[in-house]
Amino acid sequence: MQNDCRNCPFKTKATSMLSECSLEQLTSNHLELKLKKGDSIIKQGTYSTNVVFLRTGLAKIHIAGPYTEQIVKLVNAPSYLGLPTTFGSKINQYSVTAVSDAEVCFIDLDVFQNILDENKEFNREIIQEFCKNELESFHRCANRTQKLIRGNMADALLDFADKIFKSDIYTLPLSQTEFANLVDTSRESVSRVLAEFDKDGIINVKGRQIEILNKKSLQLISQNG
Amino acid sequence: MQNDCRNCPFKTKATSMLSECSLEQLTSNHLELKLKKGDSIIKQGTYSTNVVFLRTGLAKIHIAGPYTEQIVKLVNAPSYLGLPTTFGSKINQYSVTAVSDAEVCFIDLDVFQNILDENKEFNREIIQEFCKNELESFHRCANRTQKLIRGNMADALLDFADKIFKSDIYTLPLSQTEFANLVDTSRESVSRVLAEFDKDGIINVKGRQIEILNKKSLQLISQNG
DNA sequence: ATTATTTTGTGATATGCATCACATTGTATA
DNA sequence: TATACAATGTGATGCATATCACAAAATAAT
Repeated sequence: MQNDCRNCPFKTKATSMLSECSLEQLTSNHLELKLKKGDSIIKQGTYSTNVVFLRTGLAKIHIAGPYTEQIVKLVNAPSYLGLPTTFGSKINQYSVTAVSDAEVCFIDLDVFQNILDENKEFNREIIQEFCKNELESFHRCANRTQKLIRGNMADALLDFADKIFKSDIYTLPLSQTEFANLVDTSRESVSRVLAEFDKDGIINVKGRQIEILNKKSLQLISQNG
Repeated sequence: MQNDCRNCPFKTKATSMLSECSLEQLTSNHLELKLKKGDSIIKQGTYSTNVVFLRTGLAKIHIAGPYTEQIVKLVNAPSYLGLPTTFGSKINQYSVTAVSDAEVCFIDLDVFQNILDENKEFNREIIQEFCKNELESFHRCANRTQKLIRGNMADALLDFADKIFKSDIYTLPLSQTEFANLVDTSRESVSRVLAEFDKDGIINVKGRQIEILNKKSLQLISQNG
């Protein structure tokens, strides 16, 4: 399935800056796939020379920790996946899995590198992206360790609303076990805190449906641990 | 103090790939400074349009957490500092402080951007660096949260030996309070675990002097939490 | 040298949260 | 529709480690 990248409605800011020539190159050198929730996109430990463009959907980046698999972060479309692992080594250093149904494009690393070389603006945008990610990881580092569970959960709930779903009503794309893993807690604590927030009227929980009722409170909890 | 970058003995792999032209540009557009231990290099919250090249010495990246200042990571020369914060926003999003005496070069962002644009190899190396950092942050994320204090301390001690000082005997460049902050613990725990490792003959502690006596043990502790 | 200040050592106590154990509900599968 | 399996709710218990409270060194300042 070789759609024309020039007409792709899911271009990132970076991609929209590509030259006609590079877009053509991209068009003829990418493999487009439709994935279902739970499908693996990148698998830690396997060989790969592809960068992945997440056209639509939501994915989780996870990595084998000393004991258990740890979810590092969620990424939503449109976004490039696997740059760190593909540029760094040919063996994938982490896994990426679709958390919702998703569409992805596999792009050969050499093609991607070439496009990076030939498009200054694109290159700049990608570097910007790296910078943003590094900053984010710094903040996560400081927050995760200093805050108590309630604070981190509040954070995560706000992130879902503001960054992922852009709505205060959404369906959690993760089981409580996964959620716990993402915010560095136990499954039981997630259940308890969710119930607590619900009881306090801060959110409304119906199964995996979350509605944020009192954002101010949530932000306060996020700030004060 | 405008040394000629062409003859700089502290070039990174990336910098050694610059064109004559770019090296000249760098030479005439950088400010070189000698810093003492404790001196601030980048200050969170202040305005800045400079990238910093750490020529010699050791620096800590730290960031204001919800409660206390958190050390995110240590960086040793030669290395570029402040890319994420300078590219991302004009206001610094974190601080960098010299942990030992150090030499740094301040490079104007526009000059740096221009050099990135004009030197493919340099650009690639910088991107590689970003990738490495992101991977590292993923691993840190998984390790820090899953391991117990002994494991994280073992990790840190090994890192000092292998990555920073390249020797199994070294002087801790941080107070126990700072060390604690780096490995997400309390000062008291650092003191206790250090004493414990010493008692078990794994390391030898004399003030801030550390000698690793049994690396195998340390690695085992690092692995098994 | 003497005082002041920071850094470190070490016990006792408090606490947040993981873990365990099991009930309950929800959701696939036959 | 019944059955199996996964996901969730919830109390009781234990544990790692933070916090508190000082004492003792070590460093810096006078």
